[in-house]
Amino acid sequence: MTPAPSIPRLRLNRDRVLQAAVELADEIGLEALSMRRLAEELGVVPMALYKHVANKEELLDAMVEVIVKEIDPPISSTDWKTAVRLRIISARQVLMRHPWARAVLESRTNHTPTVLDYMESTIGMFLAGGFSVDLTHHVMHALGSRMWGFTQELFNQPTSSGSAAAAETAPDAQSAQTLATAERYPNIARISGAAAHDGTVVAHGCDDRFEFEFALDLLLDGFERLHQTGWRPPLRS
Amino acid sequence: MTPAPSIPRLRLNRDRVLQAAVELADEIGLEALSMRRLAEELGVVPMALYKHVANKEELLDAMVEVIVKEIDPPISSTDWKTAVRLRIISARQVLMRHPWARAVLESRTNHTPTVLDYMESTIGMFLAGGFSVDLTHHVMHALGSRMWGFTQELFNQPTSSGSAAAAETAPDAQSAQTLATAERYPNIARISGAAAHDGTVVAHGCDDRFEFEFALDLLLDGFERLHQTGWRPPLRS
DNA sequence: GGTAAGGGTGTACGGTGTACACCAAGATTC
DNA sequence: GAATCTTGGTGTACACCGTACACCCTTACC
Repeated sequence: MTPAPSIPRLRLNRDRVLQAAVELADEIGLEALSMRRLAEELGVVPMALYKHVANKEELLDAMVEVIVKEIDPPISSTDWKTAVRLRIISARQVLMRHPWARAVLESRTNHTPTVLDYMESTIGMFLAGGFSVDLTHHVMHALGSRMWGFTQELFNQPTSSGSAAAAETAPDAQSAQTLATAERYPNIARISGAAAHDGTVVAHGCDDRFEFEFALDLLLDGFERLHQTGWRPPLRS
Repeated sequence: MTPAPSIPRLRLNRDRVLQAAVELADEIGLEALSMRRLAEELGVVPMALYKHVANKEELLDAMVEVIVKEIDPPISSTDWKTAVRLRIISARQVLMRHPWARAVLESRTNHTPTVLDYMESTIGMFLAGGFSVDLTHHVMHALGSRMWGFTQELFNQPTSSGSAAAAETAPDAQSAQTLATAERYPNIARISGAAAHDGTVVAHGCDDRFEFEFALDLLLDGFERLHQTGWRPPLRS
């Protein structure tokens, strides 16, 4: 019998590293996630991580892989439109659980296999719906990052971890933002619902989910219309 | 007469700092832009910059201000649709001259006055076109970052400065990307035009401008349709 | 039991943003 | 003209970052 493991600390492996990295990023945000911090969380010296990931870039890529796997697989029993819609809404839920993933996805230039799998199957849904290759091509571009369930927010919420820091930006910009009711930005004030008085959406403030689906459906309806009216690519010289 | 200025080096001021920062970011990219590098460019010690800029965050915000001012003002002599379209295309051209601005805009949580001005006047174009406040609200959300003329690219080009580094990512992902023609990603291969054989768009590879305007017009058409058919906000409980 | 391999450690280097004390020249005031 | 104040550039230093490299120590295997 080997000397009974005095400390129940299990050995590291790639999965444990990735798992811990995802959880840590969920907790403290992407900016605060450093190799040193992650190592500390795992009770290990920073350089130990490099036995399991090539470098931080590769770590981030692998973290994205982990969470993209959380997205529901496509449903094949319905029409393309609801299938795409449900899938993207699933992606949105995943990315809302892991807010840091947005920035990582946006900054990536190379895609990892799981990411490509996701795109591959999404494309397949349009093609299976009878879309031409050309139309599918443009449609994927039009979808853009909305494919991942996120969109640039007009007024981002300050990130949970960075709120203190955000509060100390130029008072000019700060007040302009919060006091958008001022005469300086009357349209923004109207839009942002500060002065709403009836029972409409604007009066409730902003329902992110509604906004997302509004835009998504607008695009999907547009795709459908183009498809049904037999859209053809413009001829190029 | 004061002792003739032996060195023609003019004093620093905020505008010179911002100007140099924008130019430097254009040249070397956002990741390579450091306070030290910028100071060096200005022939000055790093800490000198802090007499003109609060910190790097504020510098980035101010840089965005500079380039947002380059966007053409709205044209009032046409209908809302072409006015919005032209404006956004102008924004796109500006952001293509300053590619770093995309990442900065995406990461910002507070908006500076010039940014708010841009949003303010864009909103005003819809309202002037007769859009309801509610519809304008959703429309702005649907526009999202496309308001700035950019969209998440499906396959980002490697940045000019980072191409060497990008080449050394996991060979797995790398080959998956470049060899998307492989059997593993048949849909991606079709879409990305590797196997195109006729005279259509796909065969030409990807025309970024076309893709952008395709999506933009799809959205604008959708907005127009909603507006013309008298879209009303759904009632909430 | 010798040996090879895999995984955790310690140290060190060059980079980052920036706080703080200092100082030099120009403008202002008496 | 001298004393003062203000503005802006300097030098040093600190804490953090990613990570290269050499060194173990434990385990697995022949």
